[in-house]
Amino acid sequence: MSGTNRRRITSKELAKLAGVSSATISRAFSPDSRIGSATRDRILAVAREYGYQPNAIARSLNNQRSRLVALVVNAIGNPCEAEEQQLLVHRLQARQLLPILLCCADHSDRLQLMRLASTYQVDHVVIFSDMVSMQDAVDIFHTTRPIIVSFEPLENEDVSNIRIDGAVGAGEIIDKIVGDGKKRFAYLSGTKSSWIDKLRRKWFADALARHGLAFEAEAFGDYSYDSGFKEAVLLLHRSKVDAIICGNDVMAIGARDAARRVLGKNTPDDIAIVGQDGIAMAAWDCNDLTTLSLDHAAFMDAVVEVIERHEAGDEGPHSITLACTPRWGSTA
Amino acid sequence: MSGTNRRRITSKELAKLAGVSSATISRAFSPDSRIGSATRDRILAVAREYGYQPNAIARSLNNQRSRLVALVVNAIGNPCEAEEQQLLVHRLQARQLLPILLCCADHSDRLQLMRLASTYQVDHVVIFSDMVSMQDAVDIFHTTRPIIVSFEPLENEDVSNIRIDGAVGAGEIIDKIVGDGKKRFAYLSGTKSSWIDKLRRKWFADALARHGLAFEAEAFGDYSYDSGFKEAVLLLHRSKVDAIICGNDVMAIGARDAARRVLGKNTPDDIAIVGQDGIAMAAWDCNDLTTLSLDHAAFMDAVVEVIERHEAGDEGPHSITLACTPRWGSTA
DNA sequence: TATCGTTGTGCAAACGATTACACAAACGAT
DNA sequence: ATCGTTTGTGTAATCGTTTGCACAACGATA
Repeated sequence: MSGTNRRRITSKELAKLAGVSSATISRAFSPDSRIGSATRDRILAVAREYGYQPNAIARSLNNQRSRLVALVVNAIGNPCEAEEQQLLVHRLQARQLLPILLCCADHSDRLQLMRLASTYQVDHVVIFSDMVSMQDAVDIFHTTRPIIVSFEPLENEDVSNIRIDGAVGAGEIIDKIVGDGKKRFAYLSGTKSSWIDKLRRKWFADALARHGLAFEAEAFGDYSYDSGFKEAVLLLHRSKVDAIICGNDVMAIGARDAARRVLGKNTPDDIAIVGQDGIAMAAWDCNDLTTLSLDHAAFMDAVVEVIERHEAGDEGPHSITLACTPRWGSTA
Repeated sequence: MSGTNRRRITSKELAKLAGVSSATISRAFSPDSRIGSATRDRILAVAREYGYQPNAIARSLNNQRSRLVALVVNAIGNPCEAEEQQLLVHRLQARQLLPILLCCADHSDRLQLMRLASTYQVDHVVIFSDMVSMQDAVDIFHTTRPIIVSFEPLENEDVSNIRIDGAVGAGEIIDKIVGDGKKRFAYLSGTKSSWIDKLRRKWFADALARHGLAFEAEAFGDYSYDSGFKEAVLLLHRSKVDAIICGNDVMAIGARDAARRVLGKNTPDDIAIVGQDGIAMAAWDCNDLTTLSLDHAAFMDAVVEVIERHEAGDEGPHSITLACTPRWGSTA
């Protein structure tokens, strides 16, 4: 309480103040350990008085459990990821687990970053980023069993993972757009190299194939509004597509703006535009995006469920798949 | 490399393998310590072979420095914060500092959360959230000297902080809007209780006063699009304002949508709408918001500069103030 | 050759908790 | 009065590093 002293008091010092041994101090802070309730109350009172809290670093060293979780993400600045991550952080906090954030975007050295985090003996690793390879993650966190979110399935590796399946939802969306008379489709990828992006594209490509259609044009962005805008302009200048499926919602908004502003084409009559993710912004009145949407809360519930199984000692690997469903807006 | 063994190798074991003592292992990983370069090379080679990395938890315990930074934020799901936070995370990572994320939004117990983080002996604390009181932060992190971002100035506390000053910029914006003939202003707050929100309101109120005007109506939201939309509807139904200053950009977009969709009023002719923050989304073609904007990169540079001074032993308190400048869009 | 830095290494004590083990006190049952 | 069990506490080892101190080996100097 007397908050001005610079150094934190240790259990040994508190022990002296309370007239007990440091072992007893420790026991006072462990819910189920043999200790007299009078002693415990006295210790907790003295601890409060001197602002004592057990040092989590020392405890982690002894326990071999840090209660830290590494969150490997592309970026938190992009709402398409941040909304999910926020939900996960809340769930972790509720379980007294603290997230360490690793942002892989830009030109940071992803491998070095993961190696650094791994030296902190994190109890769990959740990989959102599609910019790190699963093999790298497994190698670097070889004592931790990472949980991979929506990642390439490799048969020979036993890694827990949460996958998404939008085949059905993508089919419904394509049916609707084709039914509205659109015939010439383009796919605007979020990134050139990621497996998840290829998977998402395949859902739509398969659905098109059922109508005897295929993507007539392709472009690659970087999940950002600006890239969605720019690539859509180029795309619409070089080919006469009347529907664009985008890698995420933010790019879809960029593409919609580009079509409207630069080409003078409006959704859904002149051109259909579809996003993916179903972030809150997609439902804003100014966007009202048609998008292949994910139940983010259920998604993060699944992550937490796997974490809890790992904590219980059942390291799986566990695999959970969630379906994506269309959100119908006015852009397609 | 042989990534399948579950336990991490320790310096003592590596010492045996390399035929040296564990002290020498440690020295091999400390850039400037007395060690033969032949020995170091050999150790590093063996370390690579067995996948050894020094345990950061043990090191932190010994060093009394964890290289962890607590980031106390409201939410990362809201782009108005996430963009800044992303920039800070990159800057920290570049310095081998790892951020622990604490999200205060919703109903998490903020104090308990901060206490938990403080037990990890974080080297620095950066408080973005306006939902925690400065006094609480100082009490809980009494060994760490938190850095407060845009917070209430208390004379008797020595806390480093970064402030923003938008008095001039707000003046320019008000001048323009009044010049366009608007006379009846409302302020749509981001939150009822935060000091920073009151400060921002004051910049605009003072500017209005110079024109002999004052806010005719007030409303309070929660920094979200939905609250911006809902409060704007109520506001516009109960009073005839022709300009709304909003607590952040997301709320401004909500208010703009509400005016357009529910009331049929368009910006900037029927109503002027102004945001605050200057997030990327404000410049999107579909928004093109007039907003009192902050240079986020400079802002986070300032945070890092204070952190570096603290690391150098100069605990200040340091205080840096940055000016906000208007971004002119088509909404006002 | 004796002396003096310099360099490289090992020993052992921290850092601040947790916990197996030992033991004394208290208690109930015979 | 005796024994066995339970309860509460202290002692000391442990977790995996870092680092002050001691010391041996070495080359350079006089």
